[in-house]
Amino acid sequence: MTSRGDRTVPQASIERLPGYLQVLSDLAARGVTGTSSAELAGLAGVGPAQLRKDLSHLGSHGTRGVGYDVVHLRERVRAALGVAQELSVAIVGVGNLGHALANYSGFTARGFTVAALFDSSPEMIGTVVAGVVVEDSARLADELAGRGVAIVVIAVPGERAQAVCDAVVAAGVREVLNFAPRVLQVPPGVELRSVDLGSELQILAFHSRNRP
Amino acid sequence: MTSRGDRTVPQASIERLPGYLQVLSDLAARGVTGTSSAELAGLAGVGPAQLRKDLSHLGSHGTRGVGYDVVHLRERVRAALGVAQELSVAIVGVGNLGHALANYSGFTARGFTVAALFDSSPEMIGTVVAGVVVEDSARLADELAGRGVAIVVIAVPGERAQAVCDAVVAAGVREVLNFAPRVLQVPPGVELRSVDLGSELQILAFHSRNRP
DNA sequence: ACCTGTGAATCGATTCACAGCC
DNA sequence: GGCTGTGAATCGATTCACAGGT
Repeated sequence: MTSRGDRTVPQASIERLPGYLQVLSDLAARGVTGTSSAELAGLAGVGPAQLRKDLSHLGSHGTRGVGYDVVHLRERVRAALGVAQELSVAIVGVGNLGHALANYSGFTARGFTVAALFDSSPEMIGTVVAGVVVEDSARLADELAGRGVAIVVIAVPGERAQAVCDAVVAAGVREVLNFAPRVLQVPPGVELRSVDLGSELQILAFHSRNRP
Repeated sequence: MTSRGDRTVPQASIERLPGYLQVLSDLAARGVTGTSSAELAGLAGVGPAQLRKDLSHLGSHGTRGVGYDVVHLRERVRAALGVAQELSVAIVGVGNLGHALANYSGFTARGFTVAALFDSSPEMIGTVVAGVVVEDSARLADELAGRGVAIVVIAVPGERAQAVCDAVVAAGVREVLNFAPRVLQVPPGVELRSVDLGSELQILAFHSRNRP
């Protein structure tokens, strides 16, 4: 569920890069220095040809007849994903889910900084969550620009999601990750991804029902 | 990130059905009785032709020259997704995220019952979360079968995810939703979907970096 | 001898455009 | 006249298979 963005690297490849980065980091942590498309593909759960084709979009970083250098390749994938420089993220909605997301460790571990939290309920505003003071959602526009936020995560109830999304886009943010169970509309040029627990379960339910 | 399942309805279509169900429920709630592929497509953020093709996989449920009956179509999509009968879900890992998931309202609202919670930390076991007693993860195998769990949600730290997944699959569960930041391996015939916050952010970071 | 990088072939999914029906 | 349902055409992504380099 993605609005069109650039090209040169196909969208389908981009979506697999984080998985490759993960297994590369894992190999590096275990002290493995060299690997092959077959090994990487096995760990990432894809075919070797697909992995090579995906990596070829980032340039030629292996050695024919030998394989890939784990650390070098990891840096290339990291750079391609834009995770080399730190990016600031804001979370709107500090309920159950927003709270959990703010405290999510793998978050900072992967180069993202929680730069701002927003909520609209008076008893939430001003409290400190994950070391950040919760701001009033009404002040979204002012704060986002000031803190250099590149990505906004929406974790508000469905009814408010579109309004929050509109405000965020109006404030100039062009990358939005939505956890509210709604289909959101964004203008062209804004990249929207949606994660909905209910949808995921329904997709699994479909397969559960249609068994051979 | 899906292992191959059945056919007749293409995977890509299946993944859009929850979105259609959502906008249909929304229309129904607003008292709208009839609609068209153009309207539905607009609300769901896809093209009209794509929507008609997707729905055609479920059979012919519109009226030529007129459009679709909202309530009838909603029931057809619900039935196709297998959400007509209630399904039981278990959540393994009651940390920040597991906690939030257990309390997620849209959960029961969409025909899923939280039938069991598991955790391995002694101070968590025995506590009540979202009205359910947290069991010891060691007793996974016994409890899953007994409670008729169809879908398991994994919300444990990355290091433990594969072990939990193996245990769950060994217990006969064939639908797994993974929130841990790891690529998991499952045997053929098991449907695995993975949602990773870090990966989603990295994909957005890619687009952020590669702007025209 | 071996493994990468990649054009060519295949496969599947999206879009077009119109026949069929109300 | 208008909108669905669908074959045909297009587009993109995956897989094959081998040439290129170590």
